[in-house]
Amino acid sequence: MRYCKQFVSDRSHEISMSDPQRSGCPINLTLEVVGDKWSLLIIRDMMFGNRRHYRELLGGSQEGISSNILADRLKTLLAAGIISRQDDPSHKQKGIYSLTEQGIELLPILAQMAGWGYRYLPVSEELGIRARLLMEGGPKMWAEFMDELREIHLGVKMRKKAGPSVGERLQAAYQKVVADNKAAAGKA
Amino acid sequence: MRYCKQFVSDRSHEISMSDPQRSGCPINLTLEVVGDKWSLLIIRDMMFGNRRHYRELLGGSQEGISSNILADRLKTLLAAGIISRQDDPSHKQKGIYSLTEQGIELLPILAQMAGWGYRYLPVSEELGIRARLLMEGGPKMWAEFMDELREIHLGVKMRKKAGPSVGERLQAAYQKVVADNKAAAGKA
DNA sequence: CCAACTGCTTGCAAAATAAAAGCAGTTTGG
DNA sequence: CCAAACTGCTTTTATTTTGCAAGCAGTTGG
Repeated sequence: MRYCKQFVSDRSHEISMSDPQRSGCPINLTLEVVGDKWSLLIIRDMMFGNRRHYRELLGGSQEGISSNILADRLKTLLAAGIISRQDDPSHKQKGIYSLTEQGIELLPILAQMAGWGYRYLPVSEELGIRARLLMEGGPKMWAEFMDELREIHLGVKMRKKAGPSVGERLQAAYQKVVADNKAAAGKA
Repeated sequence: MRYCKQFVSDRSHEISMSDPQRSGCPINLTLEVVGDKWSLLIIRDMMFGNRRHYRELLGGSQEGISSNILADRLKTLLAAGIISRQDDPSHKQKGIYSLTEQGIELLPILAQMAGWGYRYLPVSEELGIRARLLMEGGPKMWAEFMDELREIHLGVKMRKKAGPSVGERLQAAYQKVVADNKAAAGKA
C-alpha cells in the first residue's frame, strides 16, 4: 500500500494525516491512486474482461500479476473507493469485486490511454482491435459502455438499447481477429 | 530505466528484443512508458508550466522530484520519442526539452486524469481550477490547447485565434484564485 | 474422504526510488 | 578578472516497492 494513504482505513491513516508531502494537484492525486503499473490493468480486466473474482484477475491478464501484488492493489483500490467487494453466495470463500461509480468513470482515462498506445506503440493486432473501436466510437461510445458497466457492477437498470451492447461488440471484434489470424496461420 | 525497453538505445535494447514478457495490449504498453509516478508529472509541467530546462523541471514541481529520477525519466521519455532535446544557444550547458507530437497527444490522458481527480480526490482549490476549466472546455478546448503546444514546442505556426490562448486563460484563472485566497487570508 | 480450488499470506531476492552530496564546466556581477 | 552562483547531470547510500515461489486454512465437488 503505497499511495493514497489518506484513504486507507488502518493505522497508516494517522501517519498520513501528518504527512506533509504531496501536492493537491488533481493529476498528481490521480497518479497516487492509480499511477502504478498494475492498478489500471486490474480495472481494465474488470471492465473489458468482466473478471470479478480474485483468481480470475490473477490468471486472466496477459501480463501475469503476482498474487501478493494483486492482493495489495485490491486493498488499495477498495480503500480508495474505486472497487467494492461482496461475498459470493455460491462459495463461502469467494468474493465478488465490482467497480464503483468512481471506478467506472476511470473508463475515459483507459480509453485515452488505449488510443494513444494504439497510435504510437507496437500494439498487437488482436489486442489493438478494441482500442481502435473505442477510438472510433469516441466519448459517445464510452458513455454507452459506462452505462452498461453501471448495469453490471452497480445493478442500475437502464433502458435496453437495440442491438448488441458495446461490451459485446468489442468482444466479438476481438474474437473475430483471433479467429481470422488463426485461419491465416493455418493456411500458411 | 525500467519500462519500455524496446525504445532505449543502449545495450539493454538487445535484452528487450528477446524479452518474452509483456503484452501487446495498448493500455499495458502505454503504462509501460508513462505509467509511473513521475513521467506524467514532468509532461504536465512542460505543458501547463512551460518548463523546458532541467533545473526548471527539477525545482518547479510542487512534488519535488529527485535529480537522479528526473534525469532517468528524461532519458526514458527521450528514448520513447515523447520529448526531444536541443541545445540552448544562450547557454552552452543548457538543454531545451520540447514535447513531440506524440508527447503533445498525451494531453487528453492528462485532461481525463485531471477531471477524474477533480471529481473524486481532495484537490486543492488553487490547483483544481485548471482541471475544472479543462473539464468544462472539453475536447474542443483540449484540441485548441494542443495546437498552442504545437506552436510552442514544434514551431508549427497556426492561425492566431482571437483573444487569449487556452494556456493564458488557465494561467490567469490560476493566479486569480491564488490572489483571491491571499486577499481572503489577509482579511481573516 | 480426497483432490482440486478458494482468497490470500509469508519469506526472500531483485529492482526501483529517494535523499544528499558532489562535479566539471559556464556564466554573471562586481 | 575572479569568485559566486548556476548549468545539467552522476554517484553513493539507504529505503521502499516489486516479483517469485511456496504455503496455508478453509471450501467444495465427486
